[in-house]
Amino acid sequence: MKLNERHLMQLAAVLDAGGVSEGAAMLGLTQPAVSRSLNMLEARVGEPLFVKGRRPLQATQLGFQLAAQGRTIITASRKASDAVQGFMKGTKGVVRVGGVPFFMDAMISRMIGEFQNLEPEVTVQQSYLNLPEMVAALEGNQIELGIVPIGVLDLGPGFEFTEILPGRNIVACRPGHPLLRNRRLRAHDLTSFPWVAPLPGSPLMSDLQMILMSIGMSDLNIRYSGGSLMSVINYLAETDALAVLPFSVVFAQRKENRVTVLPYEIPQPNRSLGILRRVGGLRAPAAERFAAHVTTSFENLRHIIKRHENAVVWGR
Amino acid sequence: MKLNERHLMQLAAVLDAGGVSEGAAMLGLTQPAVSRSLNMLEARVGEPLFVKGRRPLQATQLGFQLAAQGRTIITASRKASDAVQGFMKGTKGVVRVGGVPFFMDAMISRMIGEFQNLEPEVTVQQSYLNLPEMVAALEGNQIELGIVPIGVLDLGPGFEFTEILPGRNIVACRPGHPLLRNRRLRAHDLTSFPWVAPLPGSPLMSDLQMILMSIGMSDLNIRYSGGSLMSVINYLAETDALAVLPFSVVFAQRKENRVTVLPYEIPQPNRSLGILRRVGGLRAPAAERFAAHVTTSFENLRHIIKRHENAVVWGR
DNA sequence: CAGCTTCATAGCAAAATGCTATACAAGCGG
DNA sequence: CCGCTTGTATAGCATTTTGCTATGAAGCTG
Repeated sequence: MKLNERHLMQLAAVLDAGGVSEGAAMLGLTQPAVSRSLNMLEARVGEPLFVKGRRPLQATQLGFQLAAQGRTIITASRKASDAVQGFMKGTKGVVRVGGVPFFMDAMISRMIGEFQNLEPEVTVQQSYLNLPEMVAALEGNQIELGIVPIGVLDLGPGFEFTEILPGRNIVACRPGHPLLRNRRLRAHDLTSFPWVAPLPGSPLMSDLQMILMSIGMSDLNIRYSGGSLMSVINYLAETDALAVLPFSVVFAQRKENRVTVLPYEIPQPNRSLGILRRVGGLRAPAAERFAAHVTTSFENLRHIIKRHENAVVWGR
Repeated sequence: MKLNERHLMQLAAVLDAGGVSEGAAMLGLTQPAVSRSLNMLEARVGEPLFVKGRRPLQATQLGFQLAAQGRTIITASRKASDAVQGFMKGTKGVVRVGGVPFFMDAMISRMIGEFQNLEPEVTVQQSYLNLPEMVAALEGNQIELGIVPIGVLDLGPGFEFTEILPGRNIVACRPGHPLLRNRRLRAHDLTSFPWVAPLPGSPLMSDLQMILMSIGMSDLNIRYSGGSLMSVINYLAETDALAVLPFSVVFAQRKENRVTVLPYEIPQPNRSLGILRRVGGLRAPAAERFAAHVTTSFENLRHIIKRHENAVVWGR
């Protein structure tokens, strides 16, 4: 007994509107069209849906039950339309963002919160990815956006990279670290403390190698590795260990005053943090909106950093 | 942006089945039909619903969202079909029963419970009505069944009355009542105790008038009136008051041992308790089932009463 | 009971839906 | 890397459904 969904909707409209004519008007149809639909539905069901010969149009119990289903169909249909409209305006839907762990934890997660204060109906699905997986995820349409530091020539065809922050690493330590008392640091000062190694596969890992070479030491004393940003900061705060971190990540934590910048010049990577996405990919207005939000947020952040550096002697 | 509900359902089926051909099969359609539907939906939406050129058919985020709505439409449609089937078999739906208060409280409410142990998907809406309102309610299709005591010629055309129990009233009192010690009761014994009057408008009220006349007294000492069955029984149990009650109602309470029958012959009304319904009315299989259940329950009750009367000296 | 409102029916045009046959494209194995 | 398999899109056609306007029929109301 397969019923016509359109008929169920019309039945619901008629019962809700209190009459065939009104129900038809509610649906933007004419009264005869709806009248016939009701007849066809009744014929298919084989039971009366209305009490005959009653002017204030009275439905039977079965009529009410079918109308209830019709109502849910109507609302489902409306929700579908809303989803489309919301998608096109970028005010509804799902945005899947992949990103390198430290930046996601330090900055992007906050920005997701800010963004959703503006667009509460956009869902964000975050995942932790480094560059190779991110490219694969973008190509496989698993994510719309990637937050990743990337070298100038690393991006292949079909990808678009929007720079949001120049790459700049620093050596981080706890605020009361002994080395902060030194007037002028030398390379061997750094090697005399334990180091935190970033997550394997992360860009910071290769940066650490580079620093190693610039210091001229073949290996550092690495006693902790693999932690997320919160783990690393907690660890740094408790020990005299050092870590290579993006400056912006440390900056974002300045209010907590648990880590600071050790004034020692290290070689900078030729990379920029940015948003990676496919150019030929599907339109995803909500993702574009989110990307725009992230971009302007970082724009503001750059100004704040500049003001901060002009105002206080920080990390130098 | 009005979307075609049928298309949404087909989208859902395709995503659930994992392919156009499988989805089409699931809906009992051919692959080209569904393929075209998807194209039409996509054209209407104006956004891709599938990632092009992927063999394990991958939907876009928007595609998933629309499919979700399609799924709810499918389930609503299925529920509607189930409602029809259940209605025809009498295993689903709503049965609205009106009845005189004391019988509903004493007997029918229990039977509703028994019935729903067999048919858990049938909802019963009970209402308290006396004969005039009941006829109106049946005519206005507010109820399917009426439980009412009725005289032989009271029913008009278009109504069907199924007798379930002959009317038989008794005088009820508490088990320890002083009158129960009397070997042979006389009319003036009865008038020396206070009486409970039934709900105004109920058949029992006219029965009480009849008894009044037979006793030859113009008025009884009525000190309590208007209570439901539970109120009346509670009142009788606490006092030496007397009340006119249907025998079956008192019998149904025999286990509680709070009221009993005073062995005094009173004039019997020319009425029977039965089920009243319209003959020309709509088919309502669930109501028919319920009526059948009530009928057989009373059938059993009659036998129980007979056995009881043969076994014990009860109220005489 | 006359008039008003509302629903049902008739007839027709247009759109949608379904089918079969066939072309096309993405994976996959040799 | 080429052909094969599998699954999807397109074409063409018949049928059904849907919508409309015009008009008849039936309840309610004063």
